[in-house]
Amino acid sequence: MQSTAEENYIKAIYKLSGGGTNAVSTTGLSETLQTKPASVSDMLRKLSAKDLVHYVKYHGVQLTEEGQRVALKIIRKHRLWEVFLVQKLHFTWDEVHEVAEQMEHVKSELLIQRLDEFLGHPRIDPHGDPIPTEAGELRQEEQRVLASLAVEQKGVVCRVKDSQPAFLQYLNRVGIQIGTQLQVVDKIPYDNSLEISIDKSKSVILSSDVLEKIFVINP
Amino acid sequence: MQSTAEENYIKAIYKLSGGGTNAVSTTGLSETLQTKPASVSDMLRKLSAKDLVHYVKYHGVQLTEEGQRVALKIIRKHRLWEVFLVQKLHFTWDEVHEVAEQMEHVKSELLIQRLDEFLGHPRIDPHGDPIPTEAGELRQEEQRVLASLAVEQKGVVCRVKDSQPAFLQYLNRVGIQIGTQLQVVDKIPYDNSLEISIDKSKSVILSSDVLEKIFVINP
DNA sequence: AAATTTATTTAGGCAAACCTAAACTTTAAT
DNA sequence: ATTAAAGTTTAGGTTTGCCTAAATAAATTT
Ligand SMILES: [Mn+2]
Ligand SMILES: [Mn+2]
Ligand SMILES: [Mn+2]
Ligand SMILES: [Mn+2]
Repeated sequence: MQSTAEENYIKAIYKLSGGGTNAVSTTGLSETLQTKPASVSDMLRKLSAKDLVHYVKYHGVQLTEEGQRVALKIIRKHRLWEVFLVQKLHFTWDEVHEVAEQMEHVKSELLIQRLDEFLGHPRIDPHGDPIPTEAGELRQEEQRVLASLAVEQKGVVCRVKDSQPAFLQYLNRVGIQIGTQLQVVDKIPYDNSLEISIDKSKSVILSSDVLEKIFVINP
Repeated sequence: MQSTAEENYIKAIYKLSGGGTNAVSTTGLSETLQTKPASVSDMLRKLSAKDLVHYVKYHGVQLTEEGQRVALKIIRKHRLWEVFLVQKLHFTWDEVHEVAEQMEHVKSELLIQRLDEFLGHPRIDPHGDPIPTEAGELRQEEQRVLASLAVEQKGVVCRVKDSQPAFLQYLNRVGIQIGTQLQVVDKIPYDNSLEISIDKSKSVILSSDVLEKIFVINP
């Protein structure tokens, strides 16, 4: 069983290594974890002794198979709690992270199974990131940029590339969120804007600028 | 802001003192917290320095006003999470405690407000214990032991005094839960057992032993 | 009232997770 | 190829929360 600190390190290594492939540097970790490089060296020695990472002094770390398994479990918990906070407790995108950062460390297999069921086995979190399965698989859904959809085609919003408040507020106003059903109604060739129907009802015209920042998966 | 360990001590002091009135002993705390008396002495010194407890060496501790406020907040969180686990995730009585013990330490005012709302502002937890209000008030409903009801009288199960798995499983089998409607059908003077109808249907005979462990409030 | 038992505290230590400062490697620049 | 700069580790220290063993206080017996 890992401590909260260990879990945070493992998750950070996973994220910085882009899924476990690349080696991660001590300073990189110290920055994302808000600690000093010396503390990171300390922890890497410990994680290495527990066979959760491959660690070569002065040359960075990588997760072991076991380390990756652990990382995916924590990420699964984090993202499921984020879905809960947004869908059930009406948190907004920007409010969930800090809380999920704490909840991801609650230890109980049953809890996560039941939470997953309660939420209807969601496949993406409120930021559009995929939720690892109970088996620890992270299947990346094929994502297409909204701009690439043809007339009549449908998609579910899964990701937004710009996180500036002004843009997020704009999306909020037109009624677009992660999970929203979209369908292309018409194409305006003049400026490549599209008329899009939102949740099968009202439709809006989105500029090609906006269309390039929104990604969808198949419904 | 208190650490998880401090919060567990404060909650234990609150519980052992029966709501903050009586002084609590070092050994008492060490037993409920599964630590050694020496560790308790240590922590009491710290809590005293933070003005969360009144501590007189060799003569026990009590919570200060501030300590009581903190205790009630933690208890509120614990019990709300228990309600969530039972009502939304279908945990049973005996499964919730360990998980709630962890969740009660998650820090977020907004989270608890929203959780309370989501659950419909429940007044008692799955063990029948009252849930402190947001203002930190604990209004106790009048409770009677099931053994004291006269023939024909009704009550709603609000509390069970024994939390051993064997006992909880027994109640499960006969169909008694927190919230269950009971009515005394008949009294058997020979051994003070009662015939009780459960949820207006089937009836069972409960021994005086069991009757002493079940509490009801007015329907 | 003294002696004994029980409860509690103090002293000294340990592990986890952090820190600063100094030493050491690696990388980049001259 | 040296030297300088940047990155990393080691050494030594702190705080938190626990421990054991020894000392001390309180309660109980005799
Ligand atoms: Mn975290
Ligand atoms: Mn997320
Ligand atoms: Mn707890
Ligand atoms: Mn409870």
